[in-house]
Amino acid sequence: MGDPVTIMDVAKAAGVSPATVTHALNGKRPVSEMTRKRVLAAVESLGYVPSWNASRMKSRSSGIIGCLAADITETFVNQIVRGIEQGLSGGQHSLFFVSGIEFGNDLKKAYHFLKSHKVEGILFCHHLPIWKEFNLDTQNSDIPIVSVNMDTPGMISVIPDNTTGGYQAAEHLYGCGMRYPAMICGPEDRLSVQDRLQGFSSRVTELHMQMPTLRYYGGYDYDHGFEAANELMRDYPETDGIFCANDYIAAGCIAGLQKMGYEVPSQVRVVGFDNRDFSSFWNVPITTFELPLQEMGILGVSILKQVISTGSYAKTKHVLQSKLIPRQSSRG
Amino acid sequence: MGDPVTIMDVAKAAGVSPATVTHALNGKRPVSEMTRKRVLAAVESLGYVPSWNASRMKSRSSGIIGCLAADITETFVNQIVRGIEQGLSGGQHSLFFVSGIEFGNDLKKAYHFLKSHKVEGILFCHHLPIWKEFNLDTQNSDIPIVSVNMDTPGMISVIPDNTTGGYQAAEHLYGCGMRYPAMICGPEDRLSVQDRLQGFSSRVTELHMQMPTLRYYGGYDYDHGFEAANELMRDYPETDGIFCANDYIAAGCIAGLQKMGYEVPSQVRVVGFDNRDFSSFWNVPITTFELPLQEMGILGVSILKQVISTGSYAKTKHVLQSKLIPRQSSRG
DNA sequence: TAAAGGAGTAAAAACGTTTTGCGTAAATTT
DNA sequence: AAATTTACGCAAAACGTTTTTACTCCTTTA
Repeated sequence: MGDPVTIMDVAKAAGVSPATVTHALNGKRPVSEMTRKRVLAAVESLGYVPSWNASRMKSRSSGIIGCLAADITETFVNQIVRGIEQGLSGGQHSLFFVSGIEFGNDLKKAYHFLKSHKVEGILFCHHLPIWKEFNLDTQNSDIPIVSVNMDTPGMISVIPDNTTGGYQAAEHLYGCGMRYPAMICGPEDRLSVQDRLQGFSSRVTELHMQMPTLRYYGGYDYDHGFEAANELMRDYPETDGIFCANDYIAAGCIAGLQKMGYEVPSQVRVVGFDNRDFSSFWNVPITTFELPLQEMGILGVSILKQVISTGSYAKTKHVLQSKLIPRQSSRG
Repeated sequence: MGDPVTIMDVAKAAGVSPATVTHALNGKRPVSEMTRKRVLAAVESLGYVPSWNASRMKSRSSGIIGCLAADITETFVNQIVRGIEQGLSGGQHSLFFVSGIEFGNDLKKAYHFLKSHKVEGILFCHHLPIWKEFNLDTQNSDIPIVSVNMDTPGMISVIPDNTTGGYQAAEHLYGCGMRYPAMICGPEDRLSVQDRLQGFSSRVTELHMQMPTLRYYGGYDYDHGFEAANELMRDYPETDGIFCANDYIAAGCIAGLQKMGYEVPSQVRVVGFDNRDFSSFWNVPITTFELPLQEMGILGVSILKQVISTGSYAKTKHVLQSKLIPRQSSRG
């Protein structure tokens, strides 16, 4: 309602010049204690808050870091964002967050939006290569970009080690005495699925085990796990250890096995991925892997800050380990 | 790296004045087709993006709406934010999002931050009355505020109808033939819990049923549901319908009942709240209520926009109904 | 005691846009 | 053919800060 209070109003009220108000507030030049007090009193009583726009006109740095993210309701996104907030807290930068970026077109708009706000760096947080659709030459982008969660060529990337997760899953099942492993995959086009599969099958081979050639691709959901478990046990009844691409699939898989009369874990052991909330209290608590999502956010910020301040950063791929959380579904 | 491209650079490259560049881009004044093309070409080749700060110096309106939210990893927060994004998409406003606001102190900092950015309105998205801690006189705030999710005195509020949810839960259980209802509550200090309880017990009374005086307050989690179910059935073995304050509790409750030898739903029916992802595929799929979270976000935006443009908005409390989702846990 | 330095402040320039005022040429009307 | 409008474009002012320059006192220092 009321017209915005400017530095001039404060100056007038305190009986000083605008320059003195700035100096009193920012401390770039000495100001006498008496004057400072008068200025602060005026600021308080008028409710003056400096205009960000005006103040950022001068200094080249905006103090803003942008974040371009996929659907915020996705756990992986909001966990990473949480980490980003943590990494930023206490520092000088504030976050400009744009989510719901699902197409290259959204991305282009959002990128220009951030650029118009003079962000000093961008955190890209996605699970799809939409950056490709948007033909921005990221190499020549004058804004440093760090991709969190996805290995994006040409960008510094912070990614979870899905491969080693799969590797460890095989290792774990083998250690439990299982010799006939199988995997129920999720969507074939997801890189995370491919990595988990690759790690799993490579360790399976190393340990001289055999697994079905069928990958049981499908949704990342309960129903797929349920149905795939049925098919799998029908075709490969000797199977004694199943690695599922995520916990939804694992939950469905366990339910499917139980429905068929198998007992988990005594007859078949199941391992999931992602450590969803229900996994800990599922009717057979699910052995799973926890992704270092928050840590990825924190690290992303730290790297980005470094790039911003030094102008370059050598290592372009940072891999964080996921953590095995053993629960009853694979207990010996 | 490279120095920022300004409107002057574009003007020079296109051989026109800066004013013409603006007009070509914003269309406030007619520009000849030929000139426009030359300008756009220059913009493209130089990668010019207008400085938001500079352009917002003139026009009083920033075009930004702020959102102050609790922990973004909370489902209710990210769902509402998703709704807000939807409500904003296609419009003229962009979103400035600050989450992780957990104390009055955070709030004060964030509020000033938004104010310095000249946001035109604020969406407050929380489940705790932290606004009280922060002694801002919201009545006199020159920035319009809409509180989404919580009934905040002195603010326009958009809230889910937890009371009617509870009411309908009692109705539903009664309709299934149940006559000895009980409720397992969550944290006593949550307004949502109190509302759900109040609605439930008022309908219980209206229908001349009786319920235990004990409220079984506790965590919003599985373990609490499990343990409370045990206590409840021990003390009130005639109980045939249990309303749980949320789905985590309901899941634990069902598991507890099964462990004790009760069958769900044939012996005891269970109703939860919040429609968590696992509820649909829990070993007995859980009857629950879906909160209109996204709708709340959308409505919040729409109201805020209205307040911004008209300067006032009469109705200060908007209640959106939650929706009963009947599943097997209460099937007759 | 004169020169040098420092503290405190004001005035003015600058940041990169948009808006306003004005001028010119072309198109339309009378 | 004269008068009026319209299309187009430039120059300059304005937005609200911060930064730079400069000036005045008041201390030090030699």
